[in-house]
Amino acid sequence: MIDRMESRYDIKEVEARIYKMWEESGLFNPDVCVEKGVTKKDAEAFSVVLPPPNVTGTLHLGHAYEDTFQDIIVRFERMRGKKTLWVPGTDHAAIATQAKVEKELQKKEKKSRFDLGREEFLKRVNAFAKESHDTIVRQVRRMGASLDWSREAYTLDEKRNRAVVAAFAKMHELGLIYRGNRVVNWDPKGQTVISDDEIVYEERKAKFYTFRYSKDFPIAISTTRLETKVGDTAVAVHPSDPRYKKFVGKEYDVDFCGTPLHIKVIADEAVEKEFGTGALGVTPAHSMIDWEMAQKHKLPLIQVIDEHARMTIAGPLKGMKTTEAREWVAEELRKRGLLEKEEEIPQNVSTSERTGGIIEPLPKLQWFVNVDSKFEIQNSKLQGIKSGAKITLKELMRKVVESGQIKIMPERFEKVYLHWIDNLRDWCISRQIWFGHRIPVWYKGGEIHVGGAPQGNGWEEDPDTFDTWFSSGTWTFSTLGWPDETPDLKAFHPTSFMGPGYEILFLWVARMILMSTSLLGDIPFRTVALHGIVRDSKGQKFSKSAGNGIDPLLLADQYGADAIRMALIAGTALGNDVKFDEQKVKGYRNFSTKIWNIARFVLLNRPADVRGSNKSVEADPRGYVAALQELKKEVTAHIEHFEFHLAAEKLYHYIWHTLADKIVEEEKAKLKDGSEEEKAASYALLEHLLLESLTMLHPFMPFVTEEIYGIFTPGKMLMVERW
RNA sequence: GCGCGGUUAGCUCAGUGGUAGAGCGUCACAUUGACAUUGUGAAGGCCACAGGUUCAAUCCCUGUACCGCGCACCA
Repeated sequence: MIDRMESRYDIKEVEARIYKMWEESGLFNPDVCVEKGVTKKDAEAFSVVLPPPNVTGTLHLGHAYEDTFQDIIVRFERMRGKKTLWVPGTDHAAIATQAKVEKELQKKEKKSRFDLGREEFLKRVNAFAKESHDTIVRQVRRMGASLDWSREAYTLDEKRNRAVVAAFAKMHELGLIYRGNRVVNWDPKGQTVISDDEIVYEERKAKFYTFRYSKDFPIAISTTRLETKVGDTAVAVHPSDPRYKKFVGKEYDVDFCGTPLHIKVIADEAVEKEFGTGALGVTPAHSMIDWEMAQKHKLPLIQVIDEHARMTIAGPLKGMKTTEAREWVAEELRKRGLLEKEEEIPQNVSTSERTGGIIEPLPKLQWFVNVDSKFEIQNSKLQGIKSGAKITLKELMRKVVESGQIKIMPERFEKVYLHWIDNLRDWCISRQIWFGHRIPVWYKGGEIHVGGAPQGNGWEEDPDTFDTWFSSGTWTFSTLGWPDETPDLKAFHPTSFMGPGYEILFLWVARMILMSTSLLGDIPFRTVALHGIVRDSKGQKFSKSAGNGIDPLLLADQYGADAIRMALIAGTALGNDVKFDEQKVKGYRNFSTKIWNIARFVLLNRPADVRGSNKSVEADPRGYVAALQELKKEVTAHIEHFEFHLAAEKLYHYIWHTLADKIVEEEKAKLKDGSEEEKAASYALLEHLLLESLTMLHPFMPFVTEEIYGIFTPGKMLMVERW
């Protein structure tokens, strides 16, 4: 029996020791819990897969928040006796990681990845990823996350590669994946294609030119991208526009600044009458919209820009950068008296989320996921969708949310999600970067082999890699053993809960739904609770360039992981951003100290003989025990509804202002001057209230609660005590 | 253009159909043997604005303003 507590709560020492104890106990692993009799064999499963942090080397409070957010529900359910699994892992984050290493390489050695070559470059990236991984995993542990490390996964490891290959092959077989030559988002800086969702729009000022191709061309058009106009094959007008009706269907041969063009005038609903001159020069090879229009009207396509954003058209423009070419064309039009107007307009420029490169739409042969064609769903476990039913991916993704099989919280994000589906185009999944899963396709002459490496000679492997979100889309089931029918997959999929940030609703959450429903015929998770972004005290996003980064590890050493957890959770409603304030962390550090001292006081008054003294608890003359039970009901309900902030605040308030300020103060007199019997009764009551409070607080502040609980009840572990 | 949030004490934010809450900060007093202090108490808000529904609205509905965000457009 421990009968003494240090006067100071040594946060750093305790938190390190406690986490080690938890980990060594093996009880983060549900199988061990069952083995040791902590969890019943037939207990209900509760499973969560950690949104894998990118191995890009940066740690921030966002991770700390996300870890805490999940750990609360995981610890809560574990204490409720469920067979609870939380799977850890990291994300290779293909383009993000590669871009980071390329940047360093350029800065330090003035070399590009092409200077190093594929093999050597990948060595560097993998080394960097390994280092980042180790740092990240250390941080996740430091925050107290009760993850089953024996099941740790990496989106680029052997097992996940099997899943990715199987996923691709299966989707290909189902007709959901095709290879096509389409206009895609080309990032000249990263030298790769990216998907629509990896684009970030930046508002800039741009010159808006109004001009004619030539003197005798009847319609003036407007554009910000003059240089692309050498690739025009049509002019589009609105079908009901009286100004241009008479020209529709006519074709013209013009000399546009030395380039001969054959222009057809077409009518299309997509044209806005009020914008510019109401007529639009159609450049099928270098605009997504124009390309779609060209498909519809069967227009030819002329590529005039290459992968380095340089002009390829014969003549004086050849080899010029697009920006130079724009100037050149403008000057030429001025000379010829064809430039009718120049104005400044605000324009949204598409840039690559990861490299910052300005996107150049280009026609390229790429792999796509078809979201609009019907396919035959297999092994459906989805409500209202039978196996063999014909359905599109869009419909699938929509249905599982609309029917409530997947609950998105807060609810407002359901609308955002559905709106995204409405605007969704086919998903381009091939990338020209080197870091990532290789596309499992081989070519020989006209033959194509999909899946594992083919037999025989002469096959050439596709050089491209996958969009990182294709592999992380399999995360809920690839971490549980898919494509094999493993016991884990059977026991823990669909997962119960997923807790990512709202900023990856489309990029990741939607893709998990897409892949799980189409490949497994099942939902990936029952509830997805989206949390907000952690910002600095001024509301700025944390970023390297802003120099406002805070290292959670340093903060944890100073105030404790418990305090950080509370500071992030308390006062933060689900889905709202957090403004991070160190003062708040300090406040919850004081709360740790307060709890420590309540415990210390109670312990100091422990009678020599504690037997038979809990009559005071049963009698409960002042209703303190009942009131605590009432609080427990409320806290339980709050956690069940993901109102962690309310639960945390109520517990804080109770422990400090009721237990400490009121009840402990009341008992002081009895403990000092009462009879032996009164002293024992008083102690029993306080101990009961304290331990019960610790139990409830444990999911929020696991370290200090575990430490104190262990002092009062040696040999027991609060983490697996019953809620 | 379409859509989604927000607007509550000096600051950061909770919250509810019945005339408002927390933390921090401020002020006063007390306290140095559970407490890196802590305790007791106080000041401080026409809950953005205008209509409506209701016996009753900060909370529901409509509109306005400002702030933030997403999507689309961006020729």
